[in-house]
Amino acid sequence: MAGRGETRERVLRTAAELFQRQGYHGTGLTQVLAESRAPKGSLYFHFPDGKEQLAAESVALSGRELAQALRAAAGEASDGRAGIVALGEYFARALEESDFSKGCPVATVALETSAASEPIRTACEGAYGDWLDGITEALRGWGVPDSRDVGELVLSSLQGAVMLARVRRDAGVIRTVTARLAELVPRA
Amino acid sequence: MAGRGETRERVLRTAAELFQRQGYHGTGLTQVLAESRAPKGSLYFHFPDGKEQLAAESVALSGRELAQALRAAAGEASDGRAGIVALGEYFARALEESDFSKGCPVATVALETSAASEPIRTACEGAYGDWLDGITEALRGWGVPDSRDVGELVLSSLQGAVMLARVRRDAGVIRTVTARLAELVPRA
DNA sequence: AAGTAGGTGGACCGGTCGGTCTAATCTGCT
DNA sequence: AGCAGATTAGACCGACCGGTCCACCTACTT
Repeated sequence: MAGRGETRERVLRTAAELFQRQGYHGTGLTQVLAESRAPKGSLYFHFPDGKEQLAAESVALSGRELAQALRAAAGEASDGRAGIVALGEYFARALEESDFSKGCPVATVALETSAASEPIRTACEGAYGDWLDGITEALRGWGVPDSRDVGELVLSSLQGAVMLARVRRDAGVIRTVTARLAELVPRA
Repeated sequence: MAGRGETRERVLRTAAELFQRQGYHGTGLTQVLAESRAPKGSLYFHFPDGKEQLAAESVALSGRELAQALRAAAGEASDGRAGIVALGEYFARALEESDFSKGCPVATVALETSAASEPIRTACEGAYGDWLDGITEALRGWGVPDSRDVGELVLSSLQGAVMLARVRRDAGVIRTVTARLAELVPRA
């Protein structure tokens, strides 16, 4: 038998990646199970509420991990301008390296389900809240006034640009947008 | 028999609305047919390539109509600041009036399918292209330099903000974001 | 060694999916 | 009137959907 909770973790990570690439309704449980080499019984043992719970936890997991990556990217930057560009570069690279299939790990599921499933909607809202907190914090550190409002602008622009980039199969928008955004922030 | 092409039109409009609310995979043909009171035979007569064609045409239709609405909203504005705010207000109201179920008519389908269906992806890209052209044109009219790049920023921010608003069930972000965006534009 | 949770393997279920097909029906033309 | 093409009507198809169920195996307890 595999280690404690090992199967649960494997299923969850597989699900998170598939949801990110194909969305909620586009991802079948059969596919999740096949790719994580787990039987159906295990799924419903670890996630009694089925697909909905799996999606909510996937979104929460992706949200936590991305928030961490964002904080790291922002932390390394010498000033605000470099920081914002680094944020964009993170998404741009992820997109390019995955042949434009790995965009925002939350957006697709969020749009599909936020009107239909309250648990998933709440998980998505939480993820975005974490990111906004991280960005706001970084902006404040860089001396940006009204950092919360500017944070909303940065988060929105980034989300929109990542979506546009996926549709166009060209990450150029992300770089254009972050370059413009960077001008809102004082130099070091 | 109904007028020429009347059934086709009815099916297409119903599909466009359902795709906007529920996404591609979340919308069944059965539902489209039931709500547009059309039999399956008609669907495959008017749309021989099935669901994929229906989605591509729905996106194109929504794109055309929204581009028109955007141009109208921008045209009425006295200056750039008012224009950008009006753009945001258009989406904010649509969201609020539909209990946050009618967001961007393209985004959900775009994210779900752009990696899997080239015809749909192309249709989405076209819709976004039209909007960008409209916004860029308006910005140029308002005397904004580098209007194309700023247009990309405006489009991205708006898209991201509309998505966030749906998830939060609160259109506040849209207004916050457009207020910030408006500052990028010279006063009348 | 026997008992018992914790976890796995997978057959099975009703329902719905997108799609096909053929018969019936309408409309305009001659 | 009667033909021809356009359109509708919906039964039907195999595949797959998410979900349930239970027999089974394994590791730890006593």
